[in-house]
Amino acid sequence: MENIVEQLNPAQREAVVNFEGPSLIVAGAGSGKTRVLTSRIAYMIASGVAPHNILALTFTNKAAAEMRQRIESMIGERSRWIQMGTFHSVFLRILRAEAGRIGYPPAFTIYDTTDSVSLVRSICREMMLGDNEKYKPKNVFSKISRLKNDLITPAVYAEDAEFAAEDRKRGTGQFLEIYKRYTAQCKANGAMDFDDLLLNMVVLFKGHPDVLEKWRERFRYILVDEYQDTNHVQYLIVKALAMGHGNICVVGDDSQSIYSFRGARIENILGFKRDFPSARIYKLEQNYRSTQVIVGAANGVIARNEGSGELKKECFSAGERGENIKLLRAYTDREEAEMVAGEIRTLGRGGNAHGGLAGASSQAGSSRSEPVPWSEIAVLYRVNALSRGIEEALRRRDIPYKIYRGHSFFDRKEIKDLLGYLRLVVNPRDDEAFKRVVNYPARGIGEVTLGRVAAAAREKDISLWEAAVESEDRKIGAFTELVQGLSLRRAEMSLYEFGREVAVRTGIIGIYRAEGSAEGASALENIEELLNSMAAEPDVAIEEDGETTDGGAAGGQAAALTLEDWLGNVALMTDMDSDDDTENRDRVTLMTVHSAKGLEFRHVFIVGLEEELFPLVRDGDSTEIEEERRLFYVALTRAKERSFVSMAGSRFIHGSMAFRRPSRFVREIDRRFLDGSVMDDAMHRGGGGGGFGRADKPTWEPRKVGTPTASYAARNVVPVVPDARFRKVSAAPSRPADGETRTPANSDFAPGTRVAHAKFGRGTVEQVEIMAGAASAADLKITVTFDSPAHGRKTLLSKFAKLEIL
DNA sequence: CGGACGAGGATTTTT
DNA sequence: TCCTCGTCCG
Repeated sequence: MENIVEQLNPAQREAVVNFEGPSLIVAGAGSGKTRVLTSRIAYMIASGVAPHNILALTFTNKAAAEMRQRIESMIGERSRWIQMGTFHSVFLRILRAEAGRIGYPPAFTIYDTTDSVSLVRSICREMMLGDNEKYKPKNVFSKISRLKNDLITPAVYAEDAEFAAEDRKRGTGQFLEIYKRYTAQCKANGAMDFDDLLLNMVVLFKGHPDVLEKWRERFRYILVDEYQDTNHVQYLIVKALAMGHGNICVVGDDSQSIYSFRGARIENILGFKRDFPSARIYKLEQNYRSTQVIVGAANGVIARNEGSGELKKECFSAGERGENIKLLRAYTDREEAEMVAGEIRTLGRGGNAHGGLAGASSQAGSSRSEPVPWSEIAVLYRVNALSRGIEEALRRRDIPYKIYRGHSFFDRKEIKDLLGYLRLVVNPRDDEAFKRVVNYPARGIGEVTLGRVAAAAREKDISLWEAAVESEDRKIGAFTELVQGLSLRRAEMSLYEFGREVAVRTGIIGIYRAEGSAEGASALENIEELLNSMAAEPDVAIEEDGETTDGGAAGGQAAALTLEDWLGNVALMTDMDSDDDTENRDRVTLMTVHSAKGLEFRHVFIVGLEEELFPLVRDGDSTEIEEERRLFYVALTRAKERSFVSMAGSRFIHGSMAFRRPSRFVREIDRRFLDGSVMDDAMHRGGGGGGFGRADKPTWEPRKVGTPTASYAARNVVPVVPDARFRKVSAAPSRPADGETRTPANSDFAPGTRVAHAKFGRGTVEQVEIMAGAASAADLKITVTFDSPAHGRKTLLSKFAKLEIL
């Protein structure tokens, strides 16, 4: 127990040891927040609290995994009984256990944003609102999402006359009806979207006090990370669970609240003391990460925000003074990128550190003449669009880099398609999954056929799947048989084998194998990665009781990961969770400031420090500016040794060149900490569109269309599985007699055949392929090189292009 | 199906 | 300017 606390400073120690009752830990950037959180949990357990009674909530899987690992290294195997994870994943477990109480099947599906938007789209179409731009599915859905996060259900919405008035004014009178249908459809499909995973917790607790009571008793100690990022529903759930025992510990930093756009409420952390008047507040003010310059500059900047009252803290650096922040001013965005790349080159110069050997020392405070590993350098920007210029400049100098973008691994088509089948197997009511895969791989089920199924479903008020099963259509029959066949085999094999079986038998793998392109290879690789995750160990079931089986390493481990659980995990996972394994290690990192939160680098470049870009605001709303300022604070405090800030006097924005004014944030950095000044430059004086320095001779050059971004070279791919299916098809193009094969002389097409086309004239057949998953041999893909150079080589489908054989 | 084409939009992102 | 999405067409 002593050893847990030993290494902590007094403030940290206080925050760790006093684990009874409500606590608010205000943790400045780099103040050892995770350490305190994990030590506190370890300390609790060492003091006799059962791991089983601890609930620890984070926002990202990454944070949860990191915490779990650190706790495990402190207390070992017992840590697995701690209920730890993201809000969504923990609540998912609870909702699975309680699904029946709120009218959901235990195997309910999770809709990601794409599913949700496409459901909204089909509802809009159904309501003949399809092409009305007041009802763009994306916007409608984001409104629905916002409402749910504020606990405004369709019923609540309907009661409020103001909402109706507002909608009428804006010409969105149908919104409520869409919202209603969306909610009803999700429920009918046995599906919850991301917001439902939170909202339904409130529904569950409100409607079933006994259930709430049960979980309250279970989670006698609750910890919440990044509390400043919680939204209203999350706040309510946490509060509901903590009421009574009051053992709630929230950790956060109001200065780093940067997610209001997705519903985060900084008031949650600011008002914690009001919610729990007996709360004790601990402030972690010593920064272990950065130099005095960086902490000092960041403090100065954030001080411009309206004070945060009780939570106000005074961060100080434990380290050396460090070098000043360097300001890089450029005339153009192109030049800015060059300057940044140049500085990076200088930092990382010196041959052998980057030769692929482990290389440069990474000890803090190492002599500055030593080359810095690329991985210790980051370029941060406010918007992703700024990455391009930086990328090009880095490429020109052969500096390796990697880019983080927001999109999810599970947004990839190949992944969604495979998941679609798996989802359908688990939950046949999932209409979105049905629609996604019913004709993929193509099996000739078109709009008409599908329309009939949909009509039947609507008429009898059953799911698409049920309607499909009843359908007489032969193609639909083939589809349902395929899925039923797969379902049957599910019990016979392990999850991993089953996944593979689905990938192969549906033909998805065949499609990508046949492609033979880099994209196809990467798709196969992604599929492989997905399948591999099916072999993982399951988490401890939420209802398992740690106390009864406690101690034995094998305790409660018999159960294998179920498909339902796996699908749940997968739906709640993102790209971020599965990166840095590869040899992509020693690279400069390019990312948005938002995604850099929580990370640290020795050297950080913050680019595009110009008004209307950073801060990026339309009007001058002070709450918005304050959030932007916090964002800048986050950016600055990522650096351990040195920060660089850069700006350009002119920049291409949406294709046209615009003059830029330096960001107010740069001026807010105390001059003592800044090398180079904004004020004394001609660049600043002119302002506006008028006189920008000597802008008569701009140094920018016309944009070249860059080579396609290829920061991640396609890796060599081992075929996922020898693909018998595709081979068979292509080797035996003649079709088994199924009564529908009266193709006009398909076999006449062969490489070398001379053909004529109505529009393109004459040509020679190069290649003939059967389309994967084709329902009939009529679907031939024919590549023809036309005699006329104007038309060149084209790929045609025999079904459509009326080719004449000469 | 998949390629071609035109319109419209273009923060920040997790789950 | 450039990328994404939806529609049209062979």
